[in-house]
Amino acid sequence: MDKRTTSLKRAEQTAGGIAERLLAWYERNKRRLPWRNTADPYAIWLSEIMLQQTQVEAVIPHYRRFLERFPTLEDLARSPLEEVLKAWENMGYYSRARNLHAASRRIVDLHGGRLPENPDELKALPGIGPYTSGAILSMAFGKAVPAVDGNVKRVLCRLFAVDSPLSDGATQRFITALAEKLVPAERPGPFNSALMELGALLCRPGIPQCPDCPLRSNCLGYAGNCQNRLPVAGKKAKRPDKEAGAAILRDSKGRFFIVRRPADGFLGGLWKFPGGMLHPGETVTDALKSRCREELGISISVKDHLMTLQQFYSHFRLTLHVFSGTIQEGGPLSPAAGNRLWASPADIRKYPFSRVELRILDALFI
DNA sequence: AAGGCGGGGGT
DNA sequence: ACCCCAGCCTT
Repeated sequence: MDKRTTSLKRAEQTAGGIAERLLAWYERNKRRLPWRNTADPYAIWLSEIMLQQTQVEAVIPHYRRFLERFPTLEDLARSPLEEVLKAWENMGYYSRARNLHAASRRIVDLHGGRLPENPDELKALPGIGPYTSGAILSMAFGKAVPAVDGNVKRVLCRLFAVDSPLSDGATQRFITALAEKLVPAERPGPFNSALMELGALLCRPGIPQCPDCPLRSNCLGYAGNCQNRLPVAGKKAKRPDKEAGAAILRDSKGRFFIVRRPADGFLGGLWKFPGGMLHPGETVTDALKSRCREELGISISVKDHLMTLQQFYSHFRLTLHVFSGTIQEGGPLSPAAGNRLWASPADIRKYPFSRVELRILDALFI
């Protein structure tokens, strides 16, 4: 019998005891989090989308504000995307907001305004993958299915001494199979939360706090003293440096010329100041004039250097040179007026921006 | 299977 | 500097 089959059998045999001790630990040690006080599937869904690749502490204030602004799924579905993006401002991964909004409309149109309770229909909704589907099914609907996130992967790699690379698809499938063996028929939602909570509080990356762990007696990683080296990570991608320019163009009334980014690209749907990436060998001034002409059909003159900002993204590092300037010719509002406008200082913060544009506004005291 | 997709915190 | 974070989607 191969190693993984043995582990699956072991998981099946120890599942009952693991669930019992883990749930007992959870009830004594769990954090009070706002989404743990609700049974509303919409609120649970929202929390799970916000929690994707985002730390709990960062989510809490956004979650509260979002539910205040969009208390029900119907409220969300009938609101314009622009307002949803504004509520998502500074949270990153804005496709989550676009998908959440699109999914809410699909749920109203196809599912009578209620989240479907079947896995295939859930995963067919934009933004809901294997993890989020499992989380909603177990936490909102009481189904005995696993919810395997980064915490659970780490915990199970240690608990069963899985030493194959986590980046490998076969490893992920194996871990999901282990989780399926462990999830109990009773209280599957709290069990999944407990497994994640254990990963967040004790079984953390680096050096886990094994002396306090309720599952220490079951842990093959602890038994083999290899828990600190698990899970085995995959390869890391390096982040290139990129350089860009942004032009602050104001009219005689002091209004700012702003442009909406394409809906499906980087920071899609958010507004920005005109400009763009520098081509190799290009000066900032040349780049600003060229990008404005290419993308907007306007001719600008570039004046003063205002600031240079660095912004870190997941896959590159940006240096952004910000200059003032003026529009020389070309009616900026004539074509494609829906994606460009003059915004007064009083109104400009009503539009959704990404972090780097908000930093510019802060620096200009707008 | 790999890379795009934000922003922030911890060490 | 590098790691990670209640992942998903596209290619």
